[in-house]
Amino acid sequence: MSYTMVTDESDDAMYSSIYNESPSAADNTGSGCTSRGKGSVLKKGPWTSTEDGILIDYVKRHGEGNWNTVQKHTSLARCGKSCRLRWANHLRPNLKKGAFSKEEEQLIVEMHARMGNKWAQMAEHLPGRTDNEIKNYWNTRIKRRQRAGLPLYPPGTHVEDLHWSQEYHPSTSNVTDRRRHQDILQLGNSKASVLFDDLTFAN
DNA sequence: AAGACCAGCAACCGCTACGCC
DNA sequence: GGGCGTAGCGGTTGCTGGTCT
Repeated sequence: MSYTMVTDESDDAMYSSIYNESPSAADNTGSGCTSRGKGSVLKKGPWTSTEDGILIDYVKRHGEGNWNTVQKHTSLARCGKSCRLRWANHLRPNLKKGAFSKEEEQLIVEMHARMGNKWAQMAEHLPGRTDNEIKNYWNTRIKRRQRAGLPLYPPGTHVEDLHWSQEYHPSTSNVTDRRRHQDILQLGNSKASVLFDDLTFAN
């Protein structure tokens, strides 16, 4: 199943009415998307092709970054965060679409065994793939393997390399990260006696 | 045929790091 | 050094379409 959450303009009005009335949209404080000054209400929810076009045009003119100025320079009623995410995950050039290849899946498993949930770092090793894609893939994989009663990592994966060396920089991770990753490892190893089958990379 | 359930994905939220003043 | 604004990351939520009953 692959669908793009891009709506046409007829849907636009509908989504605007739905999302703009949400409490968080009205609130817009703290670390969330904020609408400062103009009293404008920022839109949330799926992007339309028109909005995509505006954002692409903006990046062509001004380059990436300065996401909070998008709203000032264009008619886009989107916060900087939303623009950055849309660009990074869907609009930027050289993005790979479609399912992960077997090689990519294997690489993700190996990298996760070494790094834990460092999606952005993993994405650097998978050209054309986004951290969000990898994260979604992994979460789906976890669910699938849990259901099947399979270990998280296939036998032979060097989970024991998880001593936070080389690729994994302790300085950039915190205790919570490590603890969380160890929890996941325990989850995977708890079923280590279960025979590993073709689910590994086929799914 | 229709409703329930599930899988996959896009987008949002909260937090943190970093740079600037 | 502290406050503020911005960018980036990871976790979570919610929507959509497919499958099952």
